[in-house]
Amino acid sequence: MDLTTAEENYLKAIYHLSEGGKKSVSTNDIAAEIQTKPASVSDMLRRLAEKEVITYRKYYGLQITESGKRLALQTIRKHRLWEVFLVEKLNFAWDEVHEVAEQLEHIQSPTLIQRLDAYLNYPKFDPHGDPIPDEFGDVRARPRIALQEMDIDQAGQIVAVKDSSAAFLRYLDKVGAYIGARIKILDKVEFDGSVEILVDQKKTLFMSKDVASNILVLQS
Amino acid sequence: MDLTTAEENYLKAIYHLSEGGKKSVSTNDIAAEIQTKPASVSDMLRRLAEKEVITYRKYYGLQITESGKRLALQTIRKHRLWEVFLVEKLNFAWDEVHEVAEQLEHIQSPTLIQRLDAYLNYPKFDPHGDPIPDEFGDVRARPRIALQEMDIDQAGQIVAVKDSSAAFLRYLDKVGAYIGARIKILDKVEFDGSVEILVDQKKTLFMSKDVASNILVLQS
DNA sequence: TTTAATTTTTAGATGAATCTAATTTTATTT
DNA sequence: AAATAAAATTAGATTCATCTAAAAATTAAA
Repeated sequence: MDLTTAEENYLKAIYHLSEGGKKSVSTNDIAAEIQTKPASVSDMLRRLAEKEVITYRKYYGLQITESGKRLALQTIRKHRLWEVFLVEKLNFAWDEVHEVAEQLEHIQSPTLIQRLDAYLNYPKFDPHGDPIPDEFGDVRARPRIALQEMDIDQAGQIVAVKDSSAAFLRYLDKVGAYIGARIKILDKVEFDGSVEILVDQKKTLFMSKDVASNILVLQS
Repeated sequence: MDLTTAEENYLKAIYHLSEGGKKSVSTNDIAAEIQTKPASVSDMLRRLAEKEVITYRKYYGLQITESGKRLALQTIRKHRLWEVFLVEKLNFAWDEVHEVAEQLEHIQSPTLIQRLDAYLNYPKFDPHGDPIPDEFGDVRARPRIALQEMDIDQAGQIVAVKDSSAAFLRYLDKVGAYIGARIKILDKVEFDGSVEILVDQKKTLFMSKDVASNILVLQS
């Protein structure tokens, strides 16, 4: 089953937003992610549900289906392979590649991607350190580490929590340490095991040992 | 001024059809070239005329403008550079590249094309022997030779005629030696200077010396 | 628990790009 | 030159993707 370019973009955004175990994704989130109006999103969600790449209940959000996940991963695979190509072969800087890869990812040709992959020597990570799914959609899992165990100056992305109680999640949300946030360890206090981290390159945050040991980070 | 993908495709088709000095291009020709209906072509011609990449008089055909030519050549440049990439770097066979290049040619990024060009070492011809326009739209002219002067086994493409009388053109059309046809010299008769050629890899044709010396071929 | 605020969806329009069917214009024959 | 054939255009629909403005549903607050 084939998706249009717009559908691929929505599905990719949905996949990214629902990464890290978020139960459901909001219309507004999607609109913000792909720079469009909520009304357009509602419309597209109906179409995506018809194609069965998401399940969708009006006013209650959506979930990506298995087949949707597979398709999203294919697009992500293409995007990241092209990024490797642009950086390694065409000497683009790692922060100049996004826009172009955003276009290249929609080229339809399985052969092309296979051969590009081979040409690049089957890279496992893109220039930003994000993993490249293989042709079956499998991603090489990188070990996730408790935030509390990271060393000073190490960076990563919050991908999960051990304790997923409502109270804990509410706390995380409040301080801005949401799932998906990019963080960096600024300091660690030996005495009580608390840590100081930088969130999204702008906000510093203190965290007790208890909290920090409940947050799982994908190192980059 | 920016063209949509569809507009680029139409303009490229028009450019190709009006190559070789054909005064004007018909709606039906364009429809056949890009596999669509004449009604859709009429519609698009109006839009292209609005954007001033062609001049267009209803029922009387169109002519591509200078700015149209420039844009068409940019698209052709991109198409042919990608073909070189696919064949030389990704090991595609020369007859497998068209479809994919047809998609890649619409990627918008001047930087990308500049760097691709450099990476491929500024090739002057694509895998089919067609010249690659430079970034200003200039094409390295290859000498055109009279068909009658070619040697056995040489191949090329009919690009022009010396005598463009209606009678002569009608004759060419009748035997299938149209402008744009790919030909190859199969045999030459010393006695009267006549030649036997293969047209489009399927049809053999005999030609008198008089005819052959009026046909100009771009060798490949 | 009403009221207010926010989020989400629908209704109605618009612009590309396409199609079929009908009409108009040009070209060709008799 | 009138009749016929061929080519080109318009009219009217359709699909995709988007928008604004209005309505409906859900969530938060007084």
